[in-house]
Amino acid sequence: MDAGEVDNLIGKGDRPERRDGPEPSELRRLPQEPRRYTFPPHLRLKRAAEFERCFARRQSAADNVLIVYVCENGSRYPRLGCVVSRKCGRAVRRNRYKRLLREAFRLLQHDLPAGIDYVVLPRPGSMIPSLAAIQRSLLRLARRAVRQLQDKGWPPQPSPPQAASS
RNA sequence: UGGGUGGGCCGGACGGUCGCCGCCUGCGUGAGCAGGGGGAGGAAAGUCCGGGCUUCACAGGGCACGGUGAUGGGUAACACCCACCCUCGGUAACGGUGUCGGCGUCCCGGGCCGUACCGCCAACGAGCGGGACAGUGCAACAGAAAGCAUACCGCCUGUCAGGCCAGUCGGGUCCGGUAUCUGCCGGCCGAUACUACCUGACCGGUAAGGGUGAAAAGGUGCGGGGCGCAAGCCCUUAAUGUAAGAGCGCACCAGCAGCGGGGUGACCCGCUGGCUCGGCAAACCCCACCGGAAGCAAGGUCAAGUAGGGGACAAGGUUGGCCCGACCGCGAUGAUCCCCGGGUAGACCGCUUGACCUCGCAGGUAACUGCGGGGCUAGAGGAAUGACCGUCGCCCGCCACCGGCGGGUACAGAACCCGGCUUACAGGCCCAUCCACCGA
RNA sequence: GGCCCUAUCGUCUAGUGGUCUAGGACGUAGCCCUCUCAAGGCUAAAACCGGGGUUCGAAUCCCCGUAGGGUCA
Repeated sequence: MDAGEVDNLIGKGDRPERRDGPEPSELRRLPQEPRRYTFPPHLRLKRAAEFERCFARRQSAADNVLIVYVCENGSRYPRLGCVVSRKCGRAVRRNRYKRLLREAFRLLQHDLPAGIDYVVLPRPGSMIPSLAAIQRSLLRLARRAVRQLQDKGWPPQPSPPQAASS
């Protein structure tokens, strides 16, 4: 299982590397080609095991708007997973939360630290926060959590099998 | 025109930027890119019913269990829909009664208005089988009595027994008073057959009444006049009777039976008769009809992968409960089935052409059906259908002359698909129907 | 998504349609006892998830909704 998981991740990482291969692949050095704010499927967490690994890494940051769990994913991209429980409301309200979270991630994907999985949980409140508030909170919490992750375990390479095995 | 009720439909529009999920076309070995076109609802919800579909080595019968229930239709089928019948509720309007208040009057009556109650109750809403003889059961408290209908209290007539009060009679030798003697009055004694009263018992009649209660063998109204002491008689009448007192007599209404008529039917209408007893089956149950079960996480194919153990196999196993029947199954170091435990939760199919939508014609009061033309209208899978901005529409508040400013714009998100029901909903549009008034 | 279950004082629970004004335990409040606390005794407050219907009468019977919970590859 672990071997298949790693193969899948490496394969996914290989494919955009060829497209970005002719260009220098640093995300910060892309001003000559305009940044694209898309949200393709390889930027999403899609399996229960990926969510479990990110929770098992036990590195999070929170304020009164969001809770953000982070974990290294071994690729070159940030990835998003939304967890919106039934305490947040009924179906219309939960869809609203998820769409706002995805929109915030889509617009901030070039400003967030890459190679990280982000599992974002909204705090259930009486009012749904605006898109700007979610963007501010997501950016601040993501940078804080990734900094704590780097302070805690410096080598990011052995951590995914360690987290996956635990 | 005013008021009320019911039903149907829509449920923001346009533009720009950046995104997401399918489909088609083109390029490309591939990843992908470009273009075109599509992308939540009337309730998608609750999961309360009914089906299609899939599976269960077949699905037949009986019992059990569950559901439904006026009548006639519609439908694939319904607990749904349409039409109609019955019962109950019911506001406006109408009619009646009564208290109070007002207008008005010198005062009263009459009149008008308001208000309260009652009756009939427009549209409208709700609910439906039968058990006045198929059986069982329940009705607390109160009440004489709650189901067999009379017993009980009370009342009346009569008889018997007792009582002593009143009354009556007797005492000429009982007593006192009065008086000219007879006599009169009071007491006393006796009788009580007779009158009346009280108490108790019994036979009979019971037709006033019995405060209760949700409900007590139906409800309301009326019962004239004259003569006579009375019985009784006479007149008009539908109107008397008993020892006494109306449940008696008649009329109307409700109910029942018979006859006639209308309707496919539930049922309704008219006439006549006689005087008439229940309530609850959303208590058990009886009658008729219907129902095999599980549910797309059903089910099928492929890939990856751990760890087995126990039991059954003709006196057997399976069809979710039981029996019959049916089917499976007859050489066991093999194969099949069941139970416990462990593992995987990845890909594809099912997956959207269907009791589909729309238009026209025809049938039908309607629900709906038939025929013909046209159309394709979301298919996700940690789960798309979005975010932001601008203008306009609608609502609210403020300034308030045009207008300006600020805020809000509902209920709610497909998960195999349909037909219903129920529930939630800012606002808007349309149609139908009833009543009152006015006009033609 | 499908299929089920439950709802009674603050909590856990009883309650065959009728003396229900709903009982019990723990907890809460007050008083008594004690030098004080605990324990004990007495007293009080405190609920039928909501709305309709059947019935003379509903916590109970029927229907609809609400809120929790469970289970299925």
